[in-house]
Amino acid sequence: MIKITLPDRSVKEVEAGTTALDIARDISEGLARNVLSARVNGKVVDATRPISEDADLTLLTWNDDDGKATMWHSSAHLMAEAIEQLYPGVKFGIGPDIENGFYYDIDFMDYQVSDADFKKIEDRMLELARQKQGFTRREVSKEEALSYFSRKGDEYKIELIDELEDGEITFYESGTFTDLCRGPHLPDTGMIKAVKLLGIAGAYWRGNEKRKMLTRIYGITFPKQKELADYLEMLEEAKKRDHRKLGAELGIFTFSRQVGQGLPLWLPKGAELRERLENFLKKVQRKMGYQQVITPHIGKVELYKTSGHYEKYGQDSFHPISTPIPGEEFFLKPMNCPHHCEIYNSSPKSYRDLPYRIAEFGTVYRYEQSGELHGLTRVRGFTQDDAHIFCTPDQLKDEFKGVMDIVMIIFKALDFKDFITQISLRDPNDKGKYIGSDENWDKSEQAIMEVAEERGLDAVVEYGEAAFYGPKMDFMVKDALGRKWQLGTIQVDYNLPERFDLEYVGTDNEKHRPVMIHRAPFGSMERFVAVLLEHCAGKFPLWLAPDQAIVLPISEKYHNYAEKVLNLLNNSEIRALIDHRSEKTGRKIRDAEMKKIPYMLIVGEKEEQDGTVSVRKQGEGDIGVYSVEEFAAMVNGEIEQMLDIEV
RNA sequence: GCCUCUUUAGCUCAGCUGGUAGAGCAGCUCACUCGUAAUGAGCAGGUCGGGGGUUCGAGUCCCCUGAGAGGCUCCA
Repeated sequence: MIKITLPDRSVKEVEAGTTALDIARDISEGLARNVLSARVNGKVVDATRPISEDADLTLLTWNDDDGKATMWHSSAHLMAEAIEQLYPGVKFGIGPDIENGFYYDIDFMDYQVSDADFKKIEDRMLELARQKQGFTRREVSKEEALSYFSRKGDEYKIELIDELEDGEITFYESGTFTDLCRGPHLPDTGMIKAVKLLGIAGAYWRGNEKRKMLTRIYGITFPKQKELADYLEMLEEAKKRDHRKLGAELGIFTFSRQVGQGLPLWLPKGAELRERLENFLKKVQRKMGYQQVITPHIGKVELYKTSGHYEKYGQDSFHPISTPIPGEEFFLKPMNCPHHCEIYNSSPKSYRDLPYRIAEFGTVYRYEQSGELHGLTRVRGFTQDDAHIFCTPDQLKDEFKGVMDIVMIIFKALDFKDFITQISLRDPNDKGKYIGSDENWDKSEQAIMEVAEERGLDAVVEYGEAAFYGPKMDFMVKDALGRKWQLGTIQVDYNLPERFDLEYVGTDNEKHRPVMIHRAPFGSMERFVAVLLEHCAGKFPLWLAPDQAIVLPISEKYHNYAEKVLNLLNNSEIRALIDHRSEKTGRKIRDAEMKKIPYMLIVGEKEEQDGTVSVRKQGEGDIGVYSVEEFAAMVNGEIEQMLDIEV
């Protein structure tokens, strides 16, 4: 007999060899029907695996992420089985579960497959699911595994097996499909009730551009039809938040074929929005001792040879600009740091000049691969809210803290709560590949960790993710469809001060090398505005909204009064406009609601008599009658509160 | 750059197996002068992304090319 401890700490005594599914059945049939897999002593395994020793057991269902993962991984096998039956002779790469569903990479050989085939595959999957095929786990020797896939002629599986140790190889069989697989899997395919194939894409075998491109099919499955419907509806909703759609609707930006791919054109509303963001940051930076600088959009090739960027960007980016002078070449700047280093170098520095903080909204150009361009989040010309801080190693920690505070101020002002903080440090096993002294690295890495700790940030630490020139901290936010985008970044740099021979005279009258911090709290204005649009679904915070209020006269008779109200609002620095159309009030309200204008001010006979406005808040409805002064004070108070920042 | 798909009016989309373009919304004009999410009528708007081919005839079929979408690889 063995002891099984359940999550509620209750203990069951069962015979050795009992399965998690048996235990579930013992508790209730209903539970047993919903068990997808089980966590036994911390490891997720098949619910049908016999348990042979005392164990902590958690039964995993659709409510557990690991349960979902089991379902989706099994669905990948189910899809493979269906595809193998429909397209005999195809070869399989890998087919894992992912955050939302699963995929399988398949070499379709001579078959031409497109999303038009999805229906057929889905139908076959459902048909196979209804057969309630079990998943049979089998331990096989490496030799046996190799011989199976050699006979089948699947070189991808053979390659995978080659890299495995004998004795750790398992096969899973379900229906007519046998796969090299670690598991775990569902008790049977009958639990898969709804299937949807979501997309088809090329994917390089093993993620290597040099190797064959396989066909990847993405899909998702659910234990209930209703859940699939909900999921598809959620995707539809997410599409409505897409910044590319909202950006066009709200007149923020556009693209032009003539101007070129990835080169956004900011429309008036977008330009004003961006200016507001820039002014906000400038104000914060001024308080924190930054100085604004301005540098040109191009620089001589020699500048980038000095910085080392030539090697990185020379070949695969915009090619140099030549001039009438033979041999003279300029580059569009892919970053601002080299220019800023030259500003540092323009006059001798003493320790008294440090920290030296220079900031610039610097527009840079990078020739991103055409397939990578994406709305405003990935473009070829963009403006970084860049700044470089040159300081002594001792000042590094305080400076880092200051930068982090700026990021937090911004996130607060824009109500960003769901962001991911990542700290990237050296690979401790390969310290040789990094530039700069061990001592300095230790110091900066420690500083970053301490600052995160002191500010109570829940950061993910990634070892080996640091740039060769220094450790960094990045801030990531998810877009409407859950894709992660990096926004703010703070990077320590030991490389450029070296390359540009930056110096300062210390208290000891000797020359020393400063440390450099690159930082961009927004990341880039383009990407930030994109993420902001998706974050607020076009409903900008009041202080940023292009139009903060719209005056809606009931009829033409009240246009004069509306003008008067508008004037008062403008005097109070509130951005407002009037809807002069001869439409019914209901229509004007609807249109203003759709345009997401935060406040609607309805004026008619009563309001004109009393010198008031009838206020309606976007998304909320009527909030009562105010004098224009009261309303202005309310709006300005609300804005002040949002921007209430302590520096 | 690679794979799959898409490309018709400012926007969202129809247009079956080839027979010389259609709707809704937006826009403009007129009427209505209106109280918290769509008043009515009329008008205008497209060399069907571009180029080439097949055909008596191409939005529709084929080839090249531009742009967009979802991925992969990049980027960080």
